[in-house]
Amino acid sequence: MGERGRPKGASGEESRALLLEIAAKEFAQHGYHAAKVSSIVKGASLSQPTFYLYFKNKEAIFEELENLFQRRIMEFMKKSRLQPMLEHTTVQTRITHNLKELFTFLAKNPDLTRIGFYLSTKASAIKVQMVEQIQDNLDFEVDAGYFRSNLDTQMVAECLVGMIERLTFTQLLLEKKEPEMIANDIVDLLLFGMLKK
Amino acid sequence: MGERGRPKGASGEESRALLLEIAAKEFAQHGYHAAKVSSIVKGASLSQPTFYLYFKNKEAIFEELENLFQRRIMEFMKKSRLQPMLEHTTVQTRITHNLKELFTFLAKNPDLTRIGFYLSTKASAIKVQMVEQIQDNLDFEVDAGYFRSNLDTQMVAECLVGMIERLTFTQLLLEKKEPEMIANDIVDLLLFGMLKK
Amino acid sequence: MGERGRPKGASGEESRALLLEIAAKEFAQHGYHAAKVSSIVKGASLSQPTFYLYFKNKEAIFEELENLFQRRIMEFMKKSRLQPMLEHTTVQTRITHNLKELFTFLAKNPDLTRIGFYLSTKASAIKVQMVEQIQDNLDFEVDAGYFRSNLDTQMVAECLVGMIERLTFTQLLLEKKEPEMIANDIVDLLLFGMLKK
Amino acid sequence: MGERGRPKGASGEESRALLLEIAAKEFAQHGYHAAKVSSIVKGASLSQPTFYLYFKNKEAIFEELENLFQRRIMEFMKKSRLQPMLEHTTVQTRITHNLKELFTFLAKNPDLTRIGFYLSTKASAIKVQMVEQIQDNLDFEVDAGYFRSNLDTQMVAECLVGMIERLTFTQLLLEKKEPEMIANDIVDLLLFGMLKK
DNA sequence: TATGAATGAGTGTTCATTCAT
DNA sequence: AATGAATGAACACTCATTCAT
Repeated sequence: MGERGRPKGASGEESRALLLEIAAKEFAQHGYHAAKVSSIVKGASLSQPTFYLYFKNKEAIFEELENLFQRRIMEFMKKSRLQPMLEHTTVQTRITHNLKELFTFLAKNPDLTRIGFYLSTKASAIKVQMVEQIQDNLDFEVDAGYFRSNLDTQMVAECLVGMIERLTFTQLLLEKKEPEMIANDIVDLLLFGMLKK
Repeated sequence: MGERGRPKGASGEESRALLLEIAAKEFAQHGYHAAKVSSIVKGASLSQPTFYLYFKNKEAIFEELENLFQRRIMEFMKKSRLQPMLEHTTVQTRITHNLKELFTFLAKNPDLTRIGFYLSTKASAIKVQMVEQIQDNLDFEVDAGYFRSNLDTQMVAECLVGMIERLTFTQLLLEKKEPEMIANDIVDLLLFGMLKK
Repeated sequence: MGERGRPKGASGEESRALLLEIAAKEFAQHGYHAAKVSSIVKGASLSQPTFYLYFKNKEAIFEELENLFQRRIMEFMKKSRLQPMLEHTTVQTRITHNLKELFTFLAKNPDLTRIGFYLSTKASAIKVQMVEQIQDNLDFEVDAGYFRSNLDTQMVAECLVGMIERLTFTQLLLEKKEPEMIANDIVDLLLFGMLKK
Repeated sequence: MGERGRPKGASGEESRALLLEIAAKEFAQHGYHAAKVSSIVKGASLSQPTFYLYFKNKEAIFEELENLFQRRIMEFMKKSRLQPMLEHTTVQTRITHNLKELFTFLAKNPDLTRIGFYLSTKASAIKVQMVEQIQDNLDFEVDAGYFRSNLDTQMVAECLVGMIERLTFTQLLLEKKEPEMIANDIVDLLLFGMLKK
């Protein structure tokens, strides 16, 4: 007693980050309610009180993960938007490229993706934002004459998000297809449709 | 207090059906874990033991709802499949018709749909089955020369299911669009693509 | 409605007797608390309310079984007592005979025996009564000069009851030995002891 | 209210031991099913969750008590066995001594004894082990010529266990007789029998 | 004589969370 | 920075028992 000794576990930031990481896995695997604080701390080899040193409560850590995803994906969407349309690039290559980057990002954060796309109460808000971003892009491109003008761009954006969601879970996160392939497939279908020329 | 409710000796089948109905609502609203048996029986003006008269446990009633949805939607998919291609019908009208019927069915069972599409552990299995059904149809139609032959039909089916899912939750169940409109929009996009002719 | 029809299940007495019988089995098998009214009525192919037609509650049927056993065994003990010591009979044969009859009775009512010996709150009272009966007999026989006079008859009676109990459960009810054999063994040991002559 | 109880952070082992102790009392008094976890923790001035900190469930703590008794009594039986027959000791004194020790042990652990002898599912197994131990001893002593050779040692062992059981509950645990007296009485009866010399 | 339908009262168990160190 | 010990609050589930017919 009295003697201070070195702190047991590394820096506080490290513990915090570790908890976030493990929590993401737990939530992704079991959903919000079935995820247990006790499991999270066990996974991080920490005690339950320590958890509350870094997060107000279970909801708080979940929200932090939600926000993390939201921030990152929104950043991502904006970045995509700003990419200037280079001279020699076709719409097709540009969209394909953007989608590929998006899928790459999602594939790198599978747990966060599951949280942000499925579990979060904000999930719908997040997707609504995505839809809006995409619709903006499309509107611009329709104006620019790249697409037919009678296109219901919101509808297309919705559909695209639906496709992204589904393919993310059935192909991307199950590692059945690479980001690039998925992006190509989507764009091919969306641009040219199913009919014979 | 004071309000009497049904007489004690109502028909057992009625109570059971009522419980199923309320349970669907509860699960749809809060998810499996957050749904409480106590809420369900309260909603049905019954006591907890009565619940266990009709269902082995919470899991059992959930499974029953899962199965109900699965059975109905599979029935539905098969029926669609068997509809003969009438002489003067185009593929477009036929597919549109089927989608419209599907959305009509989903709109009529919003709680069940939320369960079967989102909550169920079987959700992915169900959707896999849907994808397979659709792919079958598409393969047939590609063979019949209705679509371009280089179509990755599985991919298309996946995309379609993704779109159905998303539009179901953002448009249909929120009553922003009618089944028919959604069906039209999807088919228009999928068949003709986004490009100008 | 209105029309009376024949009663569904035989005479009331029969149902009652059946319930008692099944209940004895249930109690014997699982003990008082773990025995379920629902199991008992199921075993009798009756409904739960019917149970309460014949017995006030679970405790009541148990008590009835307790009393049944107590009455029968006490009857039995008294009968043994009154048997006159016939001229040419030795104490040994008489005691052996009595024990044999007792074991025969117990073997015929295994469930009741388990209840009256183990489960009943009255079990100890019942056994105390047995001890007293036996002690009475012994006192008489010591007086008559059949046994050594420094015998602590209560102690012997206690021991005898202990032996009866144990052998009932380990030999008799498991059908490893016949009443007669057990009686012989006990008497041989008790009368002559373990030492060599 | 008002009474403070132990500080929150008592030693875990203490709490655990306390729970075991109180549980033994509860089980001994009411039997397995009627014993309530809530009573146990109340008796220990702890809360229900604390119970589950130390024991997986109600069954687990009961089993631990069963095992505790079994282990101790078996240890005891073995120890008795190994005691060498000293030169000047008669069989009688040796057996009496062993029995006295046994009763002393049982008297010191009345709750455990009730559990291990009556309540446990293992109760019969435990007693079977006792019978075997005793029979072993007897066989040895018969061989050594201490007892008459036509003795059915298993039967004697069974009888002895029955007597031990009964006298434990009616004399020892009710504090009517001391271990030594009981041991003496048993041995006197068993060795010499009831007849006059 | 009998029961389909229902429930009050409880019981074991779990979880997120906190205190004292 | 970290934790051993503890708990309030809730939840799923069961059982003996009763009402209305």
